[in-house]
Amino acid sequence: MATTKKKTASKKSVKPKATTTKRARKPSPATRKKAAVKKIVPARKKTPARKATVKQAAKPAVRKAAAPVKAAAKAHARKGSVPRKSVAAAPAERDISYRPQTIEPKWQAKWEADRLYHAVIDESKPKFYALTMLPYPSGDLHIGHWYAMTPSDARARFKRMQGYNVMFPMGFDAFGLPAENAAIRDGVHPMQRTYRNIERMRKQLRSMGAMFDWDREMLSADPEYYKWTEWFFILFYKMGLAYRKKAAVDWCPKDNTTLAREQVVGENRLCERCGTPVIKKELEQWFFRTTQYADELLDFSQIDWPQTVQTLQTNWIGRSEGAEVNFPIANEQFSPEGDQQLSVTVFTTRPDTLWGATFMVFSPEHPLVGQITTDEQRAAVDEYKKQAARQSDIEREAADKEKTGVFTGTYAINPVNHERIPVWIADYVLMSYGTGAIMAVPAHDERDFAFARKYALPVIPVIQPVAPDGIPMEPILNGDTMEMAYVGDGAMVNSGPFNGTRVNNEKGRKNPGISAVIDWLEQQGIGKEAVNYRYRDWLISRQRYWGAPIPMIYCEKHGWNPVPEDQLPVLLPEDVEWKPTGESPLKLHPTWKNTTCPVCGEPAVRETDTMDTFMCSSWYHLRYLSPHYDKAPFDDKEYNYWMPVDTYTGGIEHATMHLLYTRFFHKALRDAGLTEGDEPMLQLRNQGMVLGEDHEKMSKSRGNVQAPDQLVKRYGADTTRAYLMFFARWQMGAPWDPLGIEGVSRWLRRVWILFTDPIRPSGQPASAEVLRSLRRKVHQTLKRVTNDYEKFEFNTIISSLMELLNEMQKAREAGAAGTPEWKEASETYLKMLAPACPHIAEELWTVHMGQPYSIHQQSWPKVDEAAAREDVIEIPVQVNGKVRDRVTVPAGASEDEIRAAALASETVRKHMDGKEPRKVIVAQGRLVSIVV
RNA sequence: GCCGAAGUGGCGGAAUAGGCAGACGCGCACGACUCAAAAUCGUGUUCCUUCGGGAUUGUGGGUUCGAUUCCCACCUUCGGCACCA
Repeated sequence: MATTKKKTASKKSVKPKATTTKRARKPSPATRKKAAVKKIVPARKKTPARKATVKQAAKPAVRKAAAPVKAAAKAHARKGSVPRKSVAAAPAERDISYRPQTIEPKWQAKWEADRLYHAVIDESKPKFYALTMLPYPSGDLHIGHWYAMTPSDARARFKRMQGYNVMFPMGFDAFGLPAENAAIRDGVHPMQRTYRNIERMRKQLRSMGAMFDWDREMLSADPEYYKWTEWFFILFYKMGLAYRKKAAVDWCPKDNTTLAREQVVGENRLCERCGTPVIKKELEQWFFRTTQYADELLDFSQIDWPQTVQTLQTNWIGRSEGAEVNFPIANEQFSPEGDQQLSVTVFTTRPDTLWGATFMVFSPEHPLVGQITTDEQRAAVDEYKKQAARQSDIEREAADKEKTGVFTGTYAINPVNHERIPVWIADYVLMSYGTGAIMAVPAHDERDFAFARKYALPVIPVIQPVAPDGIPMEPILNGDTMEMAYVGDGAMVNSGPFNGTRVNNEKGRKNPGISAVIDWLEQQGIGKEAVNYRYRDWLISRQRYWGAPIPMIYCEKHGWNPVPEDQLPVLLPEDVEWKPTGESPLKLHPTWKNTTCPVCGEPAVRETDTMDTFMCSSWYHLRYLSPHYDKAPFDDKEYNYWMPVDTYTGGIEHATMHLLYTRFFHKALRDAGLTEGDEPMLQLRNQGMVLGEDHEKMSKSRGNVQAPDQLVKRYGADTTRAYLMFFARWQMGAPWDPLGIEGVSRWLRRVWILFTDPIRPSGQPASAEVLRSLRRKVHQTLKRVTNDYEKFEFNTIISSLMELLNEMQKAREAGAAGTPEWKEASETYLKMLAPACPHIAEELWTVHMGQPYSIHQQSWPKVDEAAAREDVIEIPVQVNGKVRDRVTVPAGASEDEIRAAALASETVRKHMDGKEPRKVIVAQGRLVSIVV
């Protein structure tokens, strides 16, 4: 099926191209005749040149030839009369056709010259900070950027017309892996490439005609910016939020380098560069204590964020309540000298099942594994550790994966019943979750059960399902014969002092059974109540060049200390070797890392790792406030006016990473006294993804990328913007449809014609009914469009405007032109169009309607509810659930009147088959349902 | 595998709070205009039909007078899974 679609699409996509190569033709008298007949147009004023000029837009050669007379043509068009000159000049002179390629750059330049979109503090107006996620400077603006940004721009413009002082900034998230990879590939310095790409993308961004406030542009790779990123690192370090810890990275043993997840390819997990099997390597790295804010991050009560993002973040943080329990190691040879016995702590959400813990499982990376493994088992354990290091956490966690593991030779003591239980290692236990070791209760945990059965370990049921009266229910669980773990509720058995205690399905203290066990563990000194998070501390360190340096210095005597503030920023050296040599380019630099200890002044070395780019993007919204401010990361004056962000738009793919990091960042800064309030962004909305025509993610390698530049060239920015708003539900995204844009293009051409065709006296004046229904449609549309802008329903904004255009054309044919109602309709139409299609709206408003510049400074029209109201409504009538007829009643009809009208219907009676209605339901103003 | 989202004509999609399924647009067909084509305009367009009607919102159940909408199970696709940004 996909193949068929692909074929159809590629075949069809050739078609429109072919048309553009056709020659423009001379106007024919017949065109004029036809127009005159259809539209009651005086022949004199009709311009038969339209068909020729439309095509010229897509044909540079012709357009060029026509250029010298363009200005003259426009002047004529404005006067509304078209004098005849030579035949050759006719097409250009009579040119009233829609030419986005001419008007769009013109208005972009004027808006910029007037600094129309520069937002400054204005206490007399309510502020609105509209933010859209900043792009990574990959080199070309992608259709996905347009898809994310232009509807966000339209909404920012809408807010501005509503009277808000709107700031809508733009910048670049300029550090990152792609530039460094490219440098390794072709030797171009990442900085050079990045700045070149930014230059190019700025131009492309300008072609959108968005209200970006370029005076506020920020660039994360600029020292002016990353000085403060470094400053924040030091701040967090001083707050005790930054610490060093060993953590595993994916490592290519041949290239001697850390690999990103995307650089590890295939099921065999090979290095994308050299094909070597990737291993895990432990490195000492910097972390932020994001988990310190875990509970607060679970609170969304102050923000209007999509429920799905809240759920994703909640699950990502993965708070679970339970207990920590200490298991002593039984083999005395492993206990340290003195009276303290070696023990290991596990976290469990089911302390009530402790009596059923028949073995323990350690993560292969658990630091105690080396120490407790017996000599006989050492070879097997080491081999298993190697194999586990080859897998990703995702593979290891997969519940359907065949369980594997190795006995360490050692036993632990179950602290509640003093049984000796074997200690195993297995890859399904992750070092990054909990304490990296678990107690295994095979009778009541599916994974433990699978493991126990595979390795013939004992299974002891300790929870027995019982009826509400406490009588045990079938089956009576038997550890030898059970076929699966029992994870339901019941009563504790085989559990010493707790036999008979009921446990339900609640977790933590909410479960009386579990709560009682926790109390008992605490009394006995065996364990304590504990909360565990799936969420991990944020690993900041990257063994890369193209990132913000971590401003820390290591001294033999004084350990790690921050670079003194007056020495910031720690600049990235430009003369580095970034070929893969096995070391971070900064480490390899001959002099860069050498410095002096801020404490003793003796020689010391700099941290050569750089920061995760999420660090840069966690606070960029603050830098937009005052991008060149040099006394602090941002100017308080600006902060106090603009923050928090009112609307943040971007992709859902950022739900658990960027959007959590930035919330963490804000809360940490709040605790440092730098920011106010608990949240940085009040409202969040996510757009979907534009896929390729083949329904696959767009990528250069698949060759399914849609270049917005070409669309702008061919259709103009307004058409591209409107099409992106129209072609899919914004939150959802959709595969790209190259033909659909023709419909939007046609619509804007018809809009253009409606406003630029001279108004002609019609045969007869419009009836009162025509004018009333025009107003009704205008205000109904305004109501809907206003509502849709609020709610990010962009596709229906465009379709509503299309509908209104159709109505206006009919009204004009019925003689509405020249009336006050027509004027109101026209002005309202352009104002509603302005946020979506800013250029055409400005041109028609300023030039053709002669209204004051700029339409983007007009206020949003008000809905006249009375005008929008319908006089009569049509109500469907169902008989036994099927629509059989429709009755027309006055808009304010009572329930009784509607029921009477429905029962009076001939057709309805026929379908009632002579029977009496058993029930008649009248849904007010909507429907009548008759049951017989 | 886990977490999240989505499945509606040939296609993209519409359907304020459970109440007319298919707005708007693409495509297609026919017609007008044209020597012709393009453009433009007009008409039609979910499927089946014995022309009475019947079926239809991924599949199968359920709740309801009434389900695209709510509930349960399943299937498929997409996003994320901590070093892509």
